[in-house]
Amino acid sequence: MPINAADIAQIRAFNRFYTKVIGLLEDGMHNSPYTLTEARIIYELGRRGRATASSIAETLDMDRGQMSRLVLRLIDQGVLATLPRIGDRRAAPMALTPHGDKVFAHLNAMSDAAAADALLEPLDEFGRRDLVSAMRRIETLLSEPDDEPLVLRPHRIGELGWLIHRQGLLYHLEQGWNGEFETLIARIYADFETAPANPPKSLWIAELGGEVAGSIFIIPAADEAPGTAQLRMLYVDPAFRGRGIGKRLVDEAVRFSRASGYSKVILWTQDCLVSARRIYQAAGFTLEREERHQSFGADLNGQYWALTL
Amino acid sequence: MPINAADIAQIRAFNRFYTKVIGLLEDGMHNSPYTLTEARIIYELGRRGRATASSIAETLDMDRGQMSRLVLRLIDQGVLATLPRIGDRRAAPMALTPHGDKVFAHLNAMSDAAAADALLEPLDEFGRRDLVSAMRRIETLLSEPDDEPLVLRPHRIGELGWLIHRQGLLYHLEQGWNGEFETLIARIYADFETAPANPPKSLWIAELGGEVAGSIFIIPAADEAPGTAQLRMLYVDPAFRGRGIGKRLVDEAVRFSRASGYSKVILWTQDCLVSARRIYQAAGFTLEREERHQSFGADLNGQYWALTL
DNA sequence: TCATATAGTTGACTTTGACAACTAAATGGT
DNA sequence: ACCATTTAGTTGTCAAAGTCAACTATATGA
Repeated sequence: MPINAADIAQIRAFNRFYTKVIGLLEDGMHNSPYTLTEARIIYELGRRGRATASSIAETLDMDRGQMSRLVLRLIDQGVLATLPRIGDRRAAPMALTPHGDKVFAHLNAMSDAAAADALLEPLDEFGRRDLVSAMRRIETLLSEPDDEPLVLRPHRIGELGWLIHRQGLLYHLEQGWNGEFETLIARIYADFETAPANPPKSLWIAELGGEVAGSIFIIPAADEAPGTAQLRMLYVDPAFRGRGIGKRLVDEAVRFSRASGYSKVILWTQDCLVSARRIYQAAGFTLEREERHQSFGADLNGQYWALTL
Repeated sequence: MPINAADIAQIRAFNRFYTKVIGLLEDGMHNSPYTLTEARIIYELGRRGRATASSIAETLDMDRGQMSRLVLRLIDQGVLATLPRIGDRRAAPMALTPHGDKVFAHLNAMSDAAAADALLEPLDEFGRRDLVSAMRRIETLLSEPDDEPLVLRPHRIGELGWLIHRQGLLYHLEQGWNGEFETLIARIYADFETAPANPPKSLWIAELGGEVAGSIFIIPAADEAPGTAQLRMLYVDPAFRGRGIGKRLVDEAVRFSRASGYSKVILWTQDCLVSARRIYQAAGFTLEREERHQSFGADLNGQYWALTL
């Protein structure tokens, strides 16, 4: 995909900006008796409990030779000690000494205070949330997926708007749909909220590492026989695809429908949404009928799926 | 305001993470004949056109002595030259030589390519937007307001959802309102979208530095005499407050109403929204009546304001 | 006018970082 | 079982970066 020059400019501007931020925070460490690199080693070892010199050198992007000398100095200073070489006798596991633990705690407290004072303190609650979530998003986007647990939970205030925003934009970029879709789903989510509590309804947010990774809801189907539930608004954030989140959401929605006494679950989707269709198929839904229609500025083929419980 | 330990942990995790990202990008510079620090000086001077050594030393957080020596080296290498000292004869302005310009262009291209390859290339369009906007948000939150121009423009796809999300969350955090408010404004924005084009309606997004800084809309008032416009959903993002954005939005909305032939503008607000009230007053609105009501989980005092055009 | 601040220079020194050569131990394919 | 290869760690050497202080020349402001 072609790369946008403005995006590069923004990224490089951010890199320059954040280089200064990091420098600012590191300056705060300069009144400790340890150099910055020593402090980083102490911090990394403290975090891990025990580790080999080379594994720390790797995460800190350091030369192994340099690490070797610094480790010797820290041993001399009584901050850390090597443990007996068990198993692989090339590798010398290290750990902080009790004194090292104290140093670690102190450095940690200093770093925490520096980050809090310089970054969080000037912001109000809204700004703090924004800052933290923007950082989380960057980490999510740029790092390999880790194996944090997926949590399904009810939605919180502001998240319906978030879902409208994300899906409006996503289907615009991926499918070329226009603003009618965003308007439609704004109503759909509002209608979900104001629907009565009975027959049962439920909406799930899939949360991963503090971010909204997906969502789905179940609502009693309108214009259908009683006992029919409708599954709506299955959504998986592009940054979290390929991790079975869609399947988890659909499974949970079906489980809820069954447990709530529904005898059937129906849903409406478009045939261009391929990965969603696969999930529905895998969950046991069958295609009942199709219908061409013009919506969201596109020619679509609507599909009606159903699952008898 | 008390500082959340989880926020600090997230910020420090991001700092560690991004330190590695920056290191990765800088590694790419190592096959140029210039050292990293030299490259940074060349880049900074190239960006500015001309600058004194100390001003560059300041932005790059360098020692002035070190800068002095590096400048000498770069002069020897024919990359930059000092200009005649005019005005303040202590300060020696510098600029890149023609050869320096070439070096600058080359370093720039290398950095651009490194940023593009390492960060943008692996992402899809959605991820790239996310990354860039998260970076922009962090810069906005952590740096002093600059004087970029405020742009009022129509909304783009996804931005209604964004406004619902932001306002739902904002008024929850600041006023304690519950999810009913978010649901209500989801409908209000959807109704705006589906309202006919006549009588005239209009929605403005206030954009600042590529971010949504605020919004407002004008729609024909329901249940009022023809010729009456309703001003709704004035919103200024907390990160952009105190810069006259609310005033700009209201002024533009009033200007539009007048130009569209409306004879009156009305609006509904709550007395707890103090800064909004000040803006309405300044724009010439007068308070017509107040009415206590229970909404959004709070006891509110609704105010009806009007402006005859 | 005189104390103070600023731009730039120079010297002395420490820390960091890069690279290569080396030992000892582990690994993996034949 | 053997041997080439890889890995963990050490040591030597050197260049680059960063720190600190002293110094000159000029500018600024009470």
